[in-house]
Amino acid sequence: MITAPDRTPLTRDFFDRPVLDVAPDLLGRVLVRSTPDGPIEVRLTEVEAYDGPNDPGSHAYRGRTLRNDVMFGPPGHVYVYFTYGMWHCMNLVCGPEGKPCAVLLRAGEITEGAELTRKRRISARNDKELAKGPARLTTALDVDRTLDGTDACAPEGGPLTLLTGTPVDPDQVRSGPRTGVAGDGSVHPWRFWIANDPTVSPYRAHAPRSPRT
DNA sequence: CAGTCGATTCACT
DNA sequence: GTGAATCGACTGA
Repeated sequence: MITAPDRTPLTRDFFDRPVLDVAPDLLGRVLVRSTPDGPIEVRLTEVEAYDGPNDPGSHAYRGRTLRNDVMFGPPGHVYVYFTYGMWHCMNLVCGPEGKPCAVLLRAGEITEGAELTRKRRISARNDKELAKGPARLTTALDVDRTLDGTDACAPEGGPLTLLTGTPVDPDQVRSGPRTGVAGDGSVHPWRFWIANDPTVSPYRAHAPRSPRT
């Protein structure tokens, strides 16, 4: 017996908790992205926690800047950043206002609007790859810096809404080192994913760029 | 103000 | 498995 996902938006209080509590609790939740062409929905299968001021891997480790400003604001809002000269990644701000914690959305299963995402994800060889990776997820959902600061607790119909969805049984949650994080940041097992889910991205250690000539 | 590099992805061998 | 793509933000002088 399959229960339909709960379409109630998550509340501010959901995000106003320690980031390591929120991160695994986000698995199985459904993010709705409203676009002019129609809604796109993704069921989250992989996330990573970034623990603000205490975390060398976090963008907020060295304090507040123009880029990471949203992380210092109220929970439940979206922090979007641009990286590698061509990609965007999106986070959900957690914890009390002023404490810059966030959860990176790393991968998910497109459950609605797949035909819309395929136009942007040309290189995807199958639907499992549509949102298999943090920049693939934002590409599929057409998310960029213009959505930085968007409230994900807003009612469905706005640009972004995070629905209650179907929470994952704790037995099905796995954790391990974060992907692509340099130095001391990689020691923490703060990456969380759903066991055996085919849309979870492969682990990769941090790789320094090759020297330019 | 110039140098460095990234919470990545893709094409190619 | 390896290397290129590509540019804005951050760092340190």
